[in-house]
Amino acid sequence: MRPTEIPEIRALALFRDMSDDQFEALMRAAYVQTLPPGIELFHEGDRPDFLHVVVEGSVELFAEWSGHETTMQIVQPVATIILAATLRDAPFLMSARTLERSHIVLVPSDDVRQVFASDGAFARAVVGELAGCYRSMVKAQKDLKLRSSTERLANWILRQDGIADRAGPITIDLEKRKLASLLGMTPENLSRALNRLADHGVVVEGKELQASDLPALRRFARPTPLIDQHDI
Amino acid sequence: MRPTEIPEIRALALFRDMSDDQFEALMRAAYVQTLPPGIELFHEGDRPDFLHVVVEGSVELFAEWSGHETTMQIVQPVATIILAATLRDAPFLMSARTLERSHIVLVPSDDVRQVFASDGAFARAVVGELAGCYRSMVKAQKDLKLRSSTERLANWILRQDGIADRAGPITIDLEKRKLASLLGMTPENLSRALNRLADHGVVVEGKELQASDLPALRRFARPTPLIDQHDI
DNA sequence: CGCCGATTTGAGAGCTTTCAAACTTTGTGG
DNA sequence: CCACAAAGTTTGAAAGCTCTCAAATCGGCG
Repeated sequence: MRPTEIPEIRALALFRDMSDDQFEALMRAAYVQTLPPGIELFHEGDRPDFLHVVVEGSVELFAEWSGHETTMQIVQPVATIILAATLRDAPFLMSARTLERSHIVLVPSDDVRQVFASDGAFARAVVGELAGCYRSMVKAQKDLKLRSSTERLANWILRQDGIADRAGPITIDLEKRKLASLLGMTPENLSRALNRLADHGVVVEGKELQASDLPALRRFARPTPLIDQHDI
Repeated sequence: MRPTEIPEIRALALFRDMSDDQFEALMRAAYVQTLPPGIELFHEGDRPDFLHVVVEGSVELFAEWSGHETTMQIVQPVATIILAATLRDAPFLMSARTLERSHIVLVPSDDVRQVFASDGAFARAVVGELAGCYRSMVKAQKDLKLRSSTERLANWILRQDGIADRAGPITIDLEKRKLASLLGMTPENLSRALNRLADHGVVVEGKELQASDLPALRRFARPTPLIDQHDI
């Protein structure tokens, strides 16, 4: 475990309020893996031996059924993954693979559960984290069930613009095929959906994308905090 | 608060392991509402003043956007709803309405958060509950993104059969339009999907439904524990 | 420069929704 | 208890959306 990552992890909401002793206990057996892109960290159905913390790079959570595969979430630093499975000691419902060169901290599951059982502050922090994960998943499901694919794309673009209301160009920093899968459509359909959004001022050039008429895009996308705001 | 409901609530995994004192503190200001069908308990965007526990009847969680409405979940006794929003003191992401005459226990949110902060056993139980809610939502999303509507219906039928492998008739104990919305399709499409499943041995008569050839239905539905088993 | 994979475009098929109408069920009031 | 009204369900037809397959184009890496 390199000492440089420790403060980053300590600063996570999940670990911020626990005692130094308990944090030490968690980190004692933890270690960092540096992985190239495309490496599978675990596969759905596996048992959680470690809690994974993405410190650098990015990780795709995906699921498979009957020959199909779909991207469920892209995890970016600094965040934990599969906390729910670790705590329940239940099999993973999703698989994970690196999308780029990544640093992953592995904390033995047994240690997590033990500290969880003895440190109230940690247990409460875990609740905050889990509640957030749950609510994100509810929002994603509303997005899927209530919107057409083009509407999902339009709202995704508006979310990328972030808190700032600027109309500056944004970069699609993942493969379009992954974005398509994340949004619940095929790559071909994403390409067509981007063309349809041209009517609402969206200009695409490769991975560069610009919403030149934000009000028009908003009129089409009808974003709502109850789906699109990720910090509530 | 009628004393008859208290043991039922106490028996919930969520409240089972907490101290008597803390449980008393929670129940002191709690009260029961008996409601006819179709009553809205709260609406998305509202703030959680109470943790709701469904003691009898059933409650639909649904969401709206841009004139559409979709059923997210049907909650049946005995279970809590919107625990995540209560703990985070964040606005509801879903609305709730009774589907039949129901008894709902209302526990003031402040009390829940206060006990949560001081009772470690309760905090840990909450984590177990939330992790389960999160995993249910992941399964629902996999179901939506990886399966066609007919496949979702077939797997829903298999789940209704439950643990027993009997091929006996089952009753669709909710309106078909609600079932359609829950499965992410229109009522018309549900009707057609049921007809398509006739090829796999499904016989429908009104609300009565029988899978006369379970192996055939399973071959078509391809159920997997990582989507369809709700207790892992 | 050339290869390989990703993206785009086109055509067609398949699935889902919408709209309309007929039919069934449910619940209410006479 | 029946009749009627209201709501839910089913069926049909047509339109719209999405996916699949195939081919062409674009882009990055060795």
